[in-house]
Amino acid sequence: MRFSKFLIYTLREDPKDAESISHKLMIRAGLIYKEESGLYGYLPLGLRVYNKVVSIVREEMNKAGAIEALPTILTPASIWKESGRLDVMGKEMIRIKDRRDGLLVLGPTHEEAFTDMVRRTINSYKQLPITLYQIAKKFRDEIRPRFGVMRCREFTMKDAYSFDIDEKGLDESYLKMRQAYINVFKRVGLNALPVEADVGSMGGTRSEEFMVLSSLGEALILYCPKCNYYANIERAESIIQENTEEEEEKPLQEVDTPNVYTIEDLTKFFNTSPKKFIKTLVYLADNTPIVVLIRGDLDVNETKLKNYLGCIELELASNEIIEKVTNAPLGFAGPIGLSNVRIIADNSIKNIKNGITGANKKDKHLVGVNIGRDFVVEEFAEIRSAKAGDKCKICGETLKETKGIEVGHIFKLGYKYTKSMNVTVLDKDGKRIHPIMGCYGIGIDRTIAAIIEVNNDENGIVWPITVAPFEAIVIPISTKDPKLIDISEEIYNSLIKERIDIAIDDREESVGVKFNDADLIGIPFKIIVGKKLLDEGKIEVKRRDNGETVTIPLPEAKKKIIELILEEYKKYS
RNA sequence: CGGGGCGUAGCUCAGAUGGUUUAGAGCGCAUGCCUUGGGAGCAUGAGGUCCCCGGUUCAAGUCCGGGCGCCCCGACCA
Repeated sequence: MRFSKFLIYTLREDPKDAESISHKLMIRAGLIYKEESGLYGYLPLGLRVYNKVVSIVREEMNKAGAIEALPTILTPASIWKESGRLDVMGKEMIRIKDRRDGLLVLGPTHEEAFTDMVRRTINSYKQLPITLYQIAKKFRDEIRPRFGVMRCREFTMKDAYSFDIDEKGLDESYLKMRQAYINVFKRVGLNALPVEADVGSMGGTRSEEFMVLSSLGEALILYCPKCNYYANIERAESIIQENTEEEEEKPLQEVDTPNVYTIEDLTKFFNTSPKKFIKTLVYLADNTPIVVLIRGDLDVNETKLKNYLGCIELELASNEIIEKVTNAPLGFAGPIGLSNVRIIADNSIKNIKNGITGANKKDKHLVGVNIGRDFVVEEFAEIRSAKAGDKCKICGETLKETKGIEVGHIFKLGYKYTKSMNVTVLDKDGKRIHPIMGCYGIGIDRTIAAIIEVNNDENGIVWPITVAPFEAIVIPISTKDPKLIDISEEIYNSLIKERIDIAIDDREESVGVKFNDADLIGIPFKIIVGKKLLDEGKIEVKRRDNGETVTIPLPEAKKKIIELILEEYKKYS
């Protein structure tokens, strides 16, 4: 590609409305432009990267035996009604009325669409297992789009859906996809770790997110440095120190605690450990108040609680509702004497002896509280957040935390969609069975942003060669010297013939501009044709990643450049 | 939806207490000359509904009211 004929739009300064490194660099290098908040278009240069990522994903999907299809992006509301997600997905889903007042949905994800495709075309167990996929646009009206292409309202996703006749089949399909994902991320130069994740509104039994560790990540991850347990905080489990003290049960007693109600203040006031407290929280689960009990030093994991309750909306109750439920202002709630409300206790309070809790009266707490004797808990559940410093549930090592960018997500979905949408095939015995599903997504745009986020320096992007917009660029030092131009053109043309993805910067610009643009854009190799070296019959190749330079005699140039490029590819295979 | 910041040329920004009538700079863009080993130099030129609407005033980019948009933090989110 000739730069003089291409669309190169580079900026010297950071755009003012970009904060993250990848966002700034994508704009500055002229990969994308912003149409509106959360809506980005790809410029020709960015599209080259995009297409390379897409190709790699497609190759690995095909290699894993998945079959590409293309359902409609505009989907009828009816299929969402069938699955029950028309309401669950809420405002995130972009809805459109057509001229006949029919409701259509711009697909935010495609479980329903693919399930419908399979329902229309697959009737026999002999056609299973099958994994279908597409690489297409998704639409989500995000509350807050951010970091450029990282979280936006229109984006490209590769989404795949597996259909199997039984769970064993699903396990195999899942593992195949999992391996394909590992391959994809390796090839695009990302170190993406599979991390145990919550299944969220997708439903299902097992799920893993592929996370690129980065401070920009929106997900908090707990991990064990010893046994490599990685889990999203929403899902992570851990071992905490239990209350083991053997104590005689003391009598229940009310204590004045004027204006003391945070756990921190209470700990000081009573001069004891936060582990002695039974924290009482009031939540609204789909608008019904519930009470949650948890040990004073721990936090409720709202994802776990939501999953346990099976509710759609969960939020902390307002002060008015707390007062209504507990008859006491915020900070003095306790389990004793509560009636007409569902109480769920985290397992952490089981062994608290002579605990302390609110008295459901202003400025009063109760001490000597004992479960069973003073109040009864009917529901115990594991709804506590694991946190850094807890012990690993597998090996006992201390857990640490880090942040990650979610670039892929794989789920064992189960029967949620095939049952709700009534998909059946006949099995060997002529009996109708529901296939079992898995689903698997890779965010293409987010993958690109993540690659930049971890591969950049003060001069710009440093692409892995597998996804770079060009593998190499020829830069003639002068735009006037006919000899330099001729040699540059010759090298350029000869490499095109060898199917190298090469560019030539034939713009009327100073070399400084060309070097800086090539660096900003992140092209792995610069082939520099300069006067002095050319007089000795040599050219120069400079690496983008570490700046190393090799000089090559002209007759060997083509062969040597191809070698360098092929060698580079090996790092990502 | 709460908190904070911002909105002037394609980009990044300057324009105090309203007042040189033609609103500026750097970069970019166009033309010419000159130059080419890390964002060169000189000259000339094009380019603006100062986010929008309303108000105050003899006079508003500047003050007041309302709205819209963008970014960040939080809440939220396959």
